[in-house]
Amino acid sequence: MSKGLTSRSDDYSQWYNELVTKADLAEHSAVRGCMVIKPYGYSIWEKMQAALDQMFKDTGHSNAYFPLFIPKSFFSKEASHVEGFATECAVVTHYRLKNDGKGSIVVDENAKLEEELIVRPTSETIIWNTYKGWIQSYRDLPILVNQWANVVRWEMRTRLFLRTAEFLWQEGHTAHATAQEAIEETERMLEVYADFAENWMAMPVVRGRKTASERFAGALDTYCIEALMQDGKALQAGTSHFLGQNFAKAFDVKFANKEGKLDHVWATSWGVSTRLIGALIMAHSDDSGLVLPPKLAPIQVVIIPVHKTEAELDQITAIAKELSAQLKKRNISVKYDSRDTQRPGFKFAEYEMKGVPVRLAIGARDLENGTVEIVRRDTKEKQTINRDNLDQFIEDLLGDIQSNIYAKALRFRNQNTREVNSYDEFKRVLDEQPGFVSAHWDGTPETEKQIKDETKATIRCIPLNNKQEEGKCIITGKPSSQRVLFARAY
RNA sequence: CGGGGUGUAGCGUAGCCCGGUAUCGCGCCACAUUUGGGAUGUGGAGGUCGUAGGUUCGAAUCCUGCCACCCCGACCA
Repeated sequence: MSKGLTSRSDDYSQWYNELVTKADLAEHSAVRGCMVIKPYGYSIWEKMQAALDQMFKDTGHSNAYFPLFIPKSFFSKEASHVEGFATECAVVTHYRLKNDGKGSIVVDENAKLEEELIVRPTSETIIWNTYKGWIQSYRDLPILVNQWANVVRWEMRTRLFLRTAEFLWQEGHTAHATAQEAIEETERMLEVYADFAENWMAMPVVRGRKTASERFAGALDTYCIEALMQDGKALQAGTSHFLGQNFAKAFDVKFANKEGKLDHVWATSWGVSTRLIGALIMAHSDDSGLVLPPKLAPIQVVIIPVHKTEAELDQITAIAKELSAQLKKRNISVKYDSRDTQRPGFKFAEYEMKGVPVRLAIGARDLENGTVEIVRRDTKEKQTINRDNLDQFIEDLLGDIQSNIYAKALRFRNQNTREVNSYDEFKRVLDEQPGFVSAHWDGTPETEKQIKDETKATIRCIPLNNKQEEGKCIITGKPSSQRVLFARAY
């Protein structure tokens, strides 16, 4: 691992890129826009998956798996859906290679597929094609299914975790007998995402709805959680869609209700992706490296011995083992790093880079005094404390770090959310004090587009439970009943 | 996909304009001394110069195609 990290103030995006590789989370692969998620990065994803998966199950969902490939014709069945994804699909046209006789492998033109297969950019179509066979009666509803999968979107410009051509995600796809029930599901899953973002990732989010032009292709309504990154840009962290009967109509999925009448099924879909790891990085990390919330940290506590003699190391190891056992009983993950190939200072820097929340150092002094040196990653505050009841102390400290980084992120967001009342002020705030900008808007796509074209700011969402107040659109001066949240976004 | 830039050892780089088989630092290996914030010394290993062609007696260097990454733009549930 090389020294140092570009500071956030010098070059935020370089800081991000360096951090991802230096913290050993991921690296570029040989394939354009596709990344290798390294073991340390993947273990964060596994932690996220475990927590989310439990939340999905607690809300009644089951996991299933659908194919990677989707017949091309499926995409043309829902008009706005194809429009949204057509320009970024990977297409399989052949099923065989052959030797060209000159030492190269070429596509066998004789092995052309009758119908091309699309590598899924999202699975609504293949799933609704399948649901048609599962649903006849209201007794078959609701269907509450989630899938953990990879998807491919041929993005023109990619960034590790934030936007990659292939990414990992989960996509929930539910089917309901009534619009009301589907809307409730959409809102329930948005709340699951918000809960996860805030209580696991320690990242405050705004719950809201997208404007018509920002909606998912094929949705009647798109709900989202929006987070604010440290550079003042917004990041869409999760979406939950009310799909109405669009996909049921496109795939002819009808059910008989209690009165024996046929109706199309109501649908939702919702997803979060490995982009959350990008969000996690940008929400909390500093110029020394990653800062992880304890609940998602693969290693919560690292113990580093500082010794001069083998005898000292033996004593420290005995203490570390006992302490590790105590912590493991409390479900705290511990790593004892007794490598003698690296010196303590190197290890301190390394675990800071990797965001381990709590670091203990035990040395000769501590052997003599019955103490340890304990350092918390979020504030880097260092103290020497007695080893009595250390496991309880650490458990409390991890809880404190979790709430402290949330509070810090919340403070940052509050300080960087500004109400403005004129377009001049809007533009000035965007340039000088990036963050969320709350302003009145006349509700038209034309005004929204003008603002986007002129300032690169988009309407991130119309916050749920928004305060209703009389106001005037900052562009047209037309009346508006509520403010919406603008920002430049990832 | 358009404009600009970059690609030389695991990482960061010099050399390129003006052609003669590659510089330095970190890291790596061995040994010794070290170990409470990224150790020091001595010795050593490691390179199809992104890739495929072309020009040339000779290419990291000049020319062309391709690939990847970075920045700007367009695009982006």
